[in-house]
Amino acid sequence: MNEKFYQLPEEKQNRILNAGFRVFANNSYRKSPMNEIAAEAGISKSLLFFYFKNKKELYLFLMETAEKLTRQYVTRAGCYQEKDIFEMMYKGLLAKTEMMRKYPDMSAFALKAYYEDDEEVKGELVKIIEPYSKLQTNTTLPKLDPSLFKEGIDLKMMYQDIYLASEGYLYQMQHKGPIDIDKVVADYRGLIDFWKKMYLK
Amino acid sequence: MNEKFYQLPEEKQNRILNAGFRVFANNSYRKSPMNEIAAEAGISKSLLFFYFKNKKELYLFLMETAEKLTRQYVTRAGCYQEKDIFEMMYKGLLAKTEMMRKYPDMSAFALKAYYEDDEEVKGELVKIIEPYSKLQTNTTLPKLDPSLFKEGIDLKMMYQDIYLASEGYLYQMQHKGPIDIDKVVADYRGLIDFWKKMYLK
DNA sequence: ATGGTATTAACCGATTTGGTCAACAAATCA
DNA sequence: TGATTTGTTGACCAAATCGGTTAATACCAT
Repeated sequence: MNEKFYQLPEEKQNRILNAGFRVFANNSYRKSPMNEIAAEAGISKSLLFFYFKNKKELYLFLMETAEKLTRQYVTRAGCYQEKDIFEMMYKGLLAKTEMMRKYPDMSAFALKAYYEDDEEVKGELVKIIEPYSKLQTNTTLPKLDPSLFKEGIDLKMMYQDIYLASEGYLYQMQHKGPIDIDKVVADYRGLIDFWKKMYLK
Repeated sequence: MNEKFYQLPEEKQNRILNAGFRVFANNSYRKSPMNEIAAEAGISKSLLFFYFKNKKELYLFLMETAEKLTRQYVTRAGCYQEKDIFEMMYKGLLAKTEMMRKYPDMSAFALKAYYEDDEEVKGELVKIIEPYSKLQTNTTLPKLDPSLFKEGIDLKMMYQDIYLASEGYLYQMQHKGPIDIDKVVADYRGLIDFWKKMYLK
């Protein structure tokens, strides 16, 4: 399965991946035309059907790829080994920005896929998404050592604060047009340092 | 213009508005079918064409309505008279949640419209959007009296913190399925109080 | 019944869709 | 060089979808 696609040079693979991510991220499954994806990737529709036998297979393949790549980036970032919660958040955002550099619409695609309910793909989609959604564990409050933080601080609130602000950052990056990623990361680093000064002992 | 629509009972008007917001929020202008909007509103396509002479007019009408309603909610919330920045943010979010209660997809629609570039509507769209985008002034740092805050605090960073977290809140509300709005507001209130304790003198 | 009004089903031509296939181009090999 | 495989495409098709129209309904007060 998909041998023909994997034999392509990496640059061409990525062009096709990103074209698929983009079109499926902007439209529902049913309203994402194959010819649009092909045009975006700079190839003909026929060739796209040569690599993937039909639309459904391409879509599910993209979802599998998104899941694999995300897992890869997250583990490589090593944010789960990190003890310092602030550095953990920083590494997490760093991983996501690196991902967005190479696959700009992948996370938007994954989010849209999460709510896709077209009968043609729904069944097989959930099987792929299930492990994917477990990667976003940041919602649950990690164990924190109170002795490290300022006296009397509400750790749950503090975590909610930094978690939400990080979400807001990513949201801005995705929806507020093309921006200088390096500047965004630097800004976020500033925010991290601000938090450390305010919240740590 | 649109006399026929305004003569409808309010409940039916809102059903049509929300159907339009929803479909245009989930698809691009060109890929938002009139029959889908009609079905969502519980009326026939013919009737929709009876109220609005064509798709373009409906779309622009929705954008105008979104602009009017947003301005209405924002001013009525009175967040610009508020001196306390934390209470100002709170009132702002309160206004937006009230809006989402009545028009669940309106802000998503407005955001999508902001990036719509279809030639058929682009020209007239920008004229409506321009005043709309000025409503979101929260991005610029307001003047803050340093004597009110804890010593040595970086006010710019603090504002970025609370602004981003608020964005994150709204992001979650829009994308994380149907949720208990009252609970979300209560959570946010808790966060506001946390900030006041941490940042204010 | 009558007249007016709100509402729709049925329809139309144009466009788009997923998918196929024969032909063309380019590299590979003899 | 010519033959053969491999990569790639334009042209095509049947089916579905689209925006929009219209003639016929259902409804309702007189």
